[in-house]
Amino acid sequence: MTALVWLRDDLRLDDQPAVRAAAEQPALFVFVHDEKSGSRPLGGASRWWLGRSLEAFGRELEAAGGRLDIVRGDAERVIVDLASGMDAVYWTRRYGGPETERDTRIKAELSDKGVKAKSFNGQLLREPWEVKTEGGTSFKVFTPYWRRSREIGPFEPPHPAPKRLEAARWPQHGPPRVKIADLGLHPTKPDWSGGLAESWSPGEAGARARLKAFIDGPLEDYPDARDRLDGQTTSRLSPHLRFGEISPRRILAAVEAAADRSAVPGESAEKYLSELGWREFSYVLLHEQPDLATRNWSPRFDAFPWRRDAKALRAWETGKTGYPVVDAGMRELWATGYMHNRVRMIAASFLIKHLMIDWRSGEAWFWDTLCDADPANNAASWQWVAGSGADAAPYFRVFNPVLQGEKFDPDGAYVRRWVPELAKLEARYIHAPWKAPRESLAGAGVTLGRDYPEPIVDHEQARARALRAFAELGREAQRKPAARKSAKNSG
DNA sequence: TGAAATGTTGGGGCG
DNA sequence: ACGCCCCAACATTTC
Repeated sequence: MTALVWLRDDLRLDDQPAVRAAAEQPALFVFVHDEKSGSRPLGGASRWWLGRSLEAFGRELEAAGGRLDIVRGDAERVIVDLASGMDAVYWTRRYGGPETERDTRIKAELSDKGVKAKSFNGQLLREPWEVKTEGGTSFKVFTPYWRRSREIGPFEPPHPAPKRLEAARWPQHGPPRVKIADLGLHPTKPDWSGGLAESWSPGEAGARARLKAFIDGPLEDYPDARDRLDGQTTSRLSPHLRFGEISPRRILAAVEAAADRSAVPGESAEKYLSELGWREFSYVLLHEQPDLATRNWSPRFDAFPWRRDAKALRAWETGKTGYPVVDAGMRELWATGYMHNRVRMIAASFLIKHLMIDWRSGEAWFWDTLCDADPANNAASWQWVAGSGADAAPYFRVFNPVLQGEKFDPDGAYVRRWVPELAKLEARYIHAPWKAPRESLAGAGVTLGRDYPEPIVDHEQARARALRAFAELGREAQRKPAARKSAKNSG
């Protein structure tokens, strides 16, 4: 009896149903690096993380008696060929468009060959299709979705890692195996990963440590502290979740346990768990619309007059917009592969509303630079900010980067850290250096336009322009309701 | 998981 | 002592 565990975004042993199914029997644990599968190619930061995560997972597997085998090539062929003569293939489900189609196809091929193929939910608290409205449709609004998901019964509890695994011999007919280093996941010329390595410990052990540190520390004051831009007030579990190094069930169980023993207030636990809820909701949207990262959820946005402005896009990407809190966020992203959630909203709003650049440009940049770039979360969140999404932010919600900075980074610590050229500026001017008197700038050693950019757009004018354009979109939609409806139904 | 404009209220300075 | 005005603080509405 031999089993094949096909690993993808589930690089852990704890609460890992596919691994668990293969325990107590000889099994192969295989990761297939397939760059031509039709799936969206991983971004640079994600590739770095994946390499590190595979290394960590290989060690964990070996310590448990297993062995991680890595193959490069067409995953469909590799898995189907490898499965010949095996009893079963196990994997954790994925939810994107190409991913779902491929997994379905492979399952059919395997069953034609008489190999049992079984997939599991290891990535979500509930499958996207499990949570439905009274009318049997999927939820389009977060709050009722999350309420229902919690009401329909307790979530599946996490299962501990199997005590002992057994590595099967690599079959004679098997494809050649490669080393992780040969996958080319680590950046070279230049190697820009230093800041990422300083910030993160990819792998299951790192994820568990992060969870514990969060529950023992910031969780208690999470509802208030989570919006603070400086310091470690959020869980930072997102990249670990993205690569399946920890399961949402494990996180939920640990957070609820902390609340049950009164280590943290129930409100704090609820607030944090609702963030897991947003992740779940994003997967519902991805399930409803597999091309969520490229197509507007609301078709009326297809007519939106996005500006093409390569120079402005570049200024945004490189953190040179002249708005300190935006630039700090973009530089944090570049340096560490991460950005504080609130700054993501501010920076995304700035690209979409102030610069009026298509949200897809921003989504693509985040996809390339975020370690936690997630097919559901990233797309759904960008559409949320743009207003093109389900349960989206209203079009007139335009973040004022100065006010947001003053509110959530009152002493400017976050800006000082990531925009060091402004480090010496007094707190009262640090979020709007163009308003600082000449002497203050001179005292801080800053000449605007030389050491730090002038704002690339004027806030008042940009806001007014965005409101006009977005309001016009609403009027267009009212003028032609029939066209909108038919477009939706045919999509 | 806004911001800005507009409206309301109430305390205190002042004639 | 009274009424008037100013304006901060808060509330509402509008984008």
